[in-house]
Amino acid sequence: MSGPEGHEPPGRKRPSFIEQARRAQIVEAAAEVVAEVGYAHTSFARIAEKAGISKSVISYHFGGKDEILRLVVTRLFDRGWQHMEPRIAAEKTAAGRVRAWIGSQLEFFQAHRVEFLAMSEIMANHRGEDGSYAYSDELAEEVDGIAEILAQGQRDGELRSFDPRGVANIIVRCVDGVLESWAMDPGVDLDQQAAVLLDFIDHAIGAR
Amino acid sequence: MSGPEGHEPPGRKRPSFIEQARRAQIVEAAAEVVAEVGYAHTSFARIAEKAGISKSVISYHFGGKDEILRLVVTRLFDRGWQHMEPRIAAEKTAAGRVRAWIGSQLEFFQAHRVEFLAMSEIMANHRGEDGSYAYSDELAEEVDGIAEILAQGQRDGELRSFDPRGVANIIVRCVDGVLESWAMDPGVDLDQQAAVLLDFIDHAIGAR
Amino acid sequence: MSGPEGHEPPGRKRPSFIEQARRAQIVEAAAEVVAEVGYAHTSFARIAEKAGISKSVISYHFGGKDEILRLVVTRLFDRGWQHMEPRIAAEKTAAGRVRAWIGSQLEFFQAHRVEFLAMSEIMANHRGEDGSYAYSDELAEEVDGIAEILAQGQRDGELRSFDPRGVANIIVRCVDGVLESWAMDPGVDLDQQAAVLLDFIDHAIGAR
Amino acid sequence: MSGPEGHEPPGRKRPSFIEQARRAQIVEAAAEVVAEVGYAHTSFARIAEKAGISKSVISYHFGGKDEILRLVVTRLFDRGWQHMEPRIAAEKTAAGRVRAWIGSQLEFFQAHRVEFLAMSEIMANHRGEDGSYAYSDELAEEVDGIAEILAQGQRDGELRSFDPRGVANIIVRCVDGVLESWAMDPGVDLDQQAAVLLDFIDHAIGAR
DNA sequence: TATGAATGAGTATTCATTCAT
DNA sequence: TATGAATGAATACTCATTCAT
Repeated sequence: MSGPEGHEPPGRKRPSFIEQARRAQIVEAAAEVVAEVGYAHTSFARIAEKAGISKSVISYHFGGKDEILRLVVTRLFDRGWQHMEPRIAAEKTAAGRVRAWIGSQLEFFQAHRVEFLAMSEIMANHRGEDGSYAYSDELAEEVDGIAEILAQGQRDGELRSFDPRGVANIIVRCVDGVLESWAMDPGVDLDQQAAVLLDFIDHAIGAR
Repeated sequence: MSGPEGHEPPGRKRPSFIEQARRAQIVEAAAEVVAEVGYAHTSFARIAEKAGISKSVISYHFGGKDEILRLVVTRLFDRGWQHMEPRIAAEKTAAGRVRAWIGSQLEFFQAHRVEFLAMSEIMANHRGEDGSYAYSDELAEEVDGIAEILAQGQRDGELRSFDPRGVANIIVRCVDGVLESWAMDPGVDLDQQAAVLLDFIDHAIGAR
Repeated sequence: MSGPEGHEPPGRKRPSFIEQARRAQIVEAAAEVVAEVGYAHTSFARIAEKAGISKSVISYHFGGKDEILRLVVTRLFDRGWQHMEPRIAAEKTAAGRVRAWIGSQLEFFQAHRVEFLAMSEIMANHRGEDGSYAYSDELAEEVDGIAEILAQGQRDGELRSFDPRGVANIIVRCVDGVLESWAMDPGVDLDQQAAVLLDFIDHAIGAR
Repeated sequence: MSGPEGHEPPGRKRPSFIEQARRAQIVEAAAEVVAEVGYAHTSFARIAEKAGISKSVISYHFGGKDEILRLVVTRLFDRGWQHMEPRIAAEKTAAGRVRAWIGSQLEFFQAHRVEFLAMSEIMANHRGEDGSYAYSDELAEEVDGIAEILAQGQRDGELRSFDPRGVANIIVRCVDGVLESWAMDPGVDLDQQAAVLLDFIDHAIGAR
């Protein structure tokens, strides 16, 4: 598939500062537009309007709509992981690390509701040209990460017996679902939901 | 349960057999198209091509794209509930009824993978003109149904103490998430995932 | 050009009673639709809906939209003339006959506002395939009729000297204009406007 | 006098020269098309063909068909008034000013036959969404203007007694009617018709 | 680098008309 | 006679993209 950055403006050596700024500005505007009007109604015209630039600037800096939206997702993902990683690493027990994983993830997205909404829309809609789903890899990585913690917890006799990958998948989907129900209706009290969710999962995995 | 049918071909008294057949054919084709190419790329042209008819036939039978897609969702929802209801009612204990709810839901959608994919896409994308999410009601109803069962289980001393609505929401999202992970990748063994999920929830709600 | 009736249902000998009734019903419905939504938005679908029949009945009885709308005009024209003729003939002086012409015309259309509106719309819009205006003949006949009266009045020394055809044209346009200003805004007091108009023309043609 | 321009191409600061030229070109082409094939058959496709551009250029420069056609009317109206105003103001007597009004109006539109035809078609057909007539205001303004002159003439004892607004309405309709009879059939000698009309009105209002 | 202008493919929808029943 | 169903052409309009400046 195309390289990690995909598209480059013609006749370029390496990304100038102004170039990077423009790209970031456009990606940010794109996220806002997606969150506001939804994936299907997101167009270059709307993104350009939101960013206060002309449509053709977008075509100049990016290879296409897909590239921009992919960046919306991956940048948020990366920043999210930066927030989560140290908090997970600080915990010693498996249950503690799972709790840290979920808690810090909820924490991070709580502070980035609009971007989370955009990310959900994009992940739900982005497909390859063959109709296959993109982002399976990102999700799989997350599932793997949690599965590993769970397996370790079982080896240590800390957690009860269950299929670690199956449960990890369930946990990932749970957290995402709770976040979505909050993102779609900000009336929801996410802190309280988080507490319920952590308790729910504690019992589910038999953390003692 | 489904709302008014909305549109009728001109000069009609009541739906003829042949018209009902056409409508069903179109709705079915629409579901397949959505599942294949995604909500954003679903168009009258593609639906017509899939159904082997001309574009204008669709406009003749339906008031608009929204009406067709809404029918994809509501018909599947209704048929799903018809499958689930007796299986839930047959159980006496709260844990049994929750298990029946989840199990029969997984069972039903396992037999309707394409339609489930389409339904997910549509529910994720359909919005009101103001950008608000449609289908919140359908989800809320499901959450309410499960919450009620959980609350009863707590009153009977069968289940441990927790916030019934919060947990019900988590359960709904869990099941949906597991279904989605299977629908997007049919390599997943749904029966095995179902067992893991039921066990997971059993422990989470403290069913004894 | 096509014969006076234009289109006939296939395999026909002479118009049955029921056939004539259907045609009249359709023409009437067409007039109402044109008056309501305007020429440009008048369609078989709307006419059929108004008449409570199916679209294809219209195609069965008429050769096309043009034929129906032509009938709306000519039928109203004919009925109008039936009303006006005896009233004009009853007058002896030229000024009296002009006054009778105008007065009875205003009178007639006052009782048929909707049809008059439709007629105006149709006459303003109907064109031949070459873009030429239809209904020039009908208007020319009216101008001729009034011009003849005016010329007679001049020969009798009853009216002052002027170009009879030019003035006749002006009069026809005047009356039509006043009717239109009333038809478009029913708040106008047509009786009062009629008095002003008759007085206006009396002075203009020097009736003594 | 003309209202807000309504639509602007995206990402624009102020109208460039080339854009103004394109807009004018399109408005001109639209007028020709309306005059040729009539309001009902005027489409973006025909306008684009006439202007030698692609359909989407029109959508780029204008918000919709209504906006273009409204401009056809208002631009001609404005230019017409620019021509008429000084000629009216130059006259001292009421009869003189009415004669100047009518004469200069005929003069102006004689030099713009195609645009006048287009304007008539558009004013006759353009309606609000509720079916109400647009352009009532423009006509009303014209009637008001003439009515005021007539009333002044009466106060000065220059004109005979009659209802000024009623007569003003008749005059406006008269002039429009005569122009239409000429525009639809260029064989008519408008100069001669103008003379007849001015004489007709002189007598009608009792100018001494 | 940036953009105003342009474009052709694509969108849903309406239209008058046809035809088997 | 009448009609429900179907159709292909036409409608206004949006889209991502290109290109000269």
